[in-house]
Amino acid sequence: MSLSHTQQDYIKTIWRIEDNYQVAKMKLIAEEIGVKPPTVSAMIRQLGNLNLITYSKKTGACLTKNGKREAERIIRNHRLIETFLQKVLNLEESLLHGEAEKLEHAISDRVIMKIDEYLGYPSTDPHGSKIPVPYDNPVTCTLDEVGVDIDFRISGLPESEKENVFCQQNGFIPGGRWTVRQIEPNGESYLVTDGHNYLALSALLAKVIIVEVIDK
Amino acid sequence: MSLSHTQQDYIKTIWRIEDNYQVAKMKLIAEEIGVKPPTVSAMIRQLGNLNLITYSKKTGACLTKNGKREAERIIRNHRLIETFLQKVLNLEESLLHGEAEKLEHAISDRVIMKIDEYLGYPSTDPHGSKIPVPYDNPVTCTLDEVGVDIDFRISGLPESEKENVFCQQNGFIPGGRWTVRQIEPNGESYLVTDGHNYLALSALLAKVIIVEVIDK
DNA sequence: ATAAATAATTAGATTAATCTAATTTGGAGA
DNA sequence: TCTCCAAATTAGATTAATCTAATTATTTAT
Repeated sequence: MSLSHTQQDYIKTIWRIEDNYQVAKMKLIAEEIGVKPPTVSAMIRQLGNLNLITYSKKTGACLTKNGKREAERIIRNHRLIETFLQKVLNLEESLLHGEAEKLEHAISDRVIMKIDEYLGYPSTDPHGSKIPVPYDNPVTCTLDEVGVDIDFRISGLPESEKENVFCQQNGFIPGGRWTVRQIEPNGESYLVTDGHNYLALSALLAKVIIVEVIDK
Repeated sequence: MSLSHTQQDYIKTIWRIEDNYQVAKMKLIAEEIGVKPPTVSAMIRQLGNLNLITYSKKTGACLTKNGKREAERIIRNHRLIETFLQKVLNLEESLLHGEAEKLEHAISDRVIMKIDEYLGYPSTDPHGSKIPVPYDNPVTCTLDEVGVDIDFRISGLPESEKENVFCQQNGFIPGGRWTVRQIEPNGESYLVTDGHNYLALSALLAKVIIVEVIDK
């Protein structure tokens, strides 16, 4: 389940409030986000059901471990994007925050990883704020980097028509969960399975298939 | 009025169909976007009311001049983003399209302009498709670049607290429509007005205020 | 301790984008 | 021309995120 932009905004706002040593009361959240209190009430209940926050009148909203992980992912996106827009594109200061605010929700982990790499893994953003690092690295890589007996989820397939059709026909499609069963001694062929089907992929192909490694 | 992501997707899809010398019938649009025909029916009516398309059963949906401008802005965003992700970030081929699909709606004209500049104004994307150029350049620039008697809309204000408060207090806020009335001979002071209030801005300040020039 | 003020929740409505099921429209073949 | 199939539209429902108005709960100040 992935969160809506709106849900992400609430989580992020609660994180910022907590980071600021304040208590995330309904009214404060409402002001920060720019909505009315009843809207916050409803969303707080929703986020509670998703185990992203806990709520009580005294303590206000508090992020759970999951909520914190998600919040820091978004804050990380935001700060890396701001850094990138400033350092690489020379975007005017006054636009940095607003632009990052829009892009932080639309960007994928993979692109953020690339931006981080491009920037040389900065630890702070243009305003000097610390850029959070992901709790557990959400390992996105190409299939050839996945070891034997490791589960993965398919993120991206090659553009090439021929290869793409081959993958599709074998049910090897984005979103699917598979396991690397064997790697041929020369590393030139990969045997993968989803429990039902088996598929042998060349190293050439494996190098252009993007996957996300699944925690065991 | 700016279009929702959804509306942008419909406009873009119709553009692609037309570009492909096909007729944008309800059913085809529905298949392309991945929704059911009644949904398209409703959206087509909506886009017609916005003067972005015309529709008749024989010709299907046809973009108006406005619709075409908007479509090409989005296609342009898409293709510049793909180019950027590939050339600058070395993102894997298989992810290019999907990532651009998400970012194209979230990115602003200003950032696209910066990306275009960074890439050296490419004319084609990684797949060799032509990158459309904007009809009338939507001139976004800093206030010091705006001439006398030119109307503009404020896009971004400085980050600095002091300067920001000054602007706010004088009703000089993002979204507002103003005119440059005079520029002091040394170019060190700008007189601007919104019809009621007058405001004198230093060159220092004018250089960090982002505006969008309004067509006359 | 109680009234007044403030905060939170509930109830009910709205909007955008979608769906399914049913109906209508329109062209293609006999 | 008339029938039939496909395409399109209408009708009515759903979901997410929001609002206003009214109610309930909690503080705060006297």
